[in-house]
Amino acid sequence: MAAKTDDSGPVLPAAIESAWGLRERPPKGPRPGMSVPAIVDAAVRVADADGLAAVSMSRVAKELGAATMALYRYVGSKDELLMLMVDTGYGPSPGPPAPEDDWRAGLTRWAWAEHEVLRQRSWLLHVPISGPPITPQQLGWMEDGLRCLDGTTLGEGEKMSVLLLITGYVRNEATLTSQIAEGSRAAGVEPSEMMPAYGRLVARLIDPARFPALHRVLNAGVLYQDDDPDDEFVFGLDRILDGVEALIRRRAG
Amino acid sequence: MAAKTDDSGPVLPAAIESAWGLRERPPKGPRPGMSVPAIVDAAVRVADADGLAAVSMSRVAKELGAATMALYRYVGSKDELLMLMVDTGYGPSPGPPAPEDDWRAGLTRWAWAEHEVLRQRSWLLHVPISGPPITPQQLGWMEDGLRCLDGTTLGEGEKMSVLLLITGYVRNEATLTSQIAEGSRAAGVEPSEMMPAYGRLVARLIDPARFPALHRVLNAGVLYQDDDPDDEFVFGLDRILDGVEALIRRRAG
DNA sequence: TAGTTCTGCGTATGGTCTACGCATAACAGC
DNA sequence: GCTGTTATGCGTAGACCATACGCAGAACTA
Repeated sequence: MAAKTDDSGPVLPAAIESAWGLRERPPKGPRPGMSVPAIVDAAVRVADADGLAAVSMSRVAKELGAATMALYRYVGSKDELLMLMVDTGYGPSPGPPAPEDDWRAGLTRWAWAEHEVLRQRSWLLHVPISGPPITPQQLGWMEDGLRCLDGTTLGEGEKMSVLLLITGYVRNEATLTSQIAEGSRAAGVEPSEMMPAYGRLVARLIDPARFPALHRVLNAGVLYQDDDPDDEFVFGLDRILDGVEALIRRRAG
Repeated sequence: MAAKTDDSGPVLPAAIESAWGLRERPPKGPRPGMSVPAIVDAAVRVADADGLAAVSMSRVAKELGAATMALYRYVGSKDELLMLMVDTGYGPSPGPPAPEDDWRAGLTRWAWAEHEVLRQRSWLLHVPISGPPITPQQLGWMEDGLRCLDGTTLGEGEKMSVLLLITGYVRNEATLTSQIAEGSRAAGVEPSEMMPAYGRLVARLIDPARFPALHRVLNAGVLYQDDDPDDEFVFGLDRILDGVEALIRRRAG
């Protein structure tokens, strides 16, 4: 119906376009000595080893034996590099759900896959995400999530909302867990001692008259025990999936 | 039972201790020309006006007509200042739930209160939170949330998990919303045009054979319409609360 | 009045990202 | 083969940033 208006969209950063396989190299000029994937891999290596804070342009360049400014021939800015790091950091999506899985089993597997990635690469949580997903792998994750809901009665918009809900939960849970780990490393405390220490600290600070409910939680010893983070994770995930199940039943019934 | 081991906890930053009203000023030396609250207020003012990225020690000092290094007599580091900014940025908690509210109404109000704060001060989302809450106001929010669940059959640990679940959801939703707003400002696009532009972009990038489910979502026009962010918010919140309700019924029955 | 202790803050160090420009390498066309 | 064009590699330099350190002087105690 409409005329071609394909250039109307927001301008995609150059490196992202080449991640989608668009944009070929012009035949002139000296052959490039590096490649965008090599740079991104090096940056991911640095982040894996020393955290996201260690990822500076000069550090990445050193990793490659190149000069700092050489990188700017390949990526437009550090933010662009970060975007690409997220793409390869997540890696390929877990794949579509198994045929015998219902939506709940599929989404559970989907959530665990992201959980696992974030457990292993907690620096992904520190990357300031600056917009909706546009890189190939990220949309791949989305696709796989959507397929889990294929057989359900939900509307397309509702499917999207459910995925947003779950991925947000996974990220949030991973953030809390990694904060405890990082905090314990910074304070030189055993990770298993972190929550108990926090409980004692809060107990020292609060006035039971002003914070009765919190005081009750402390008395129950909730904060003192170092419970399995995985239990915490499945608790929240099951709550959310229960909520989704209620919606699906309502739509179906 | 146990002997006094109150010094065993992790060392609290000096400025946080004085936020709790501990630690009094030594009587010697010249009278301080500033105060921690004044510094934090100035920093919050800068963040409100120009975003968190604009908050540098020199900028805050300029705001106060003071020298940069003068601030370090009051806060130990920039991270400490950020921690205090979060405390006053959130402001006082919404207060305990009204007596006539059931848990669901109470938590809904609680979630909306945080939602509102984050809508108004989106820079709070950019502060790298570095541990569990320890400032007075933050524990105040926690207290109010816990009180909403007072009459329920949930265990103390479960109450805590539910609050974590909700606050995580609120933060996540606010993050997405503010990203759209910031992205549209950066790209010079009308905020209402942001999602449609994103939809067109994704449509241009993906191969329908490789991304069938995503393609179906696009065809349904889900991404093109600029729907009310509040609708999206209540959708997810209702899903979560449905899940909590299912748990409460199970515990009760 | 002397001593102590704390404040304000100037200076300096080492880190960040990146704009700009130059020398050079590789190709296209004649 | 020569020349013009275009891309690359990268050195220099600028504009920021947090903050360690040390000194002058103010305000209190004795």
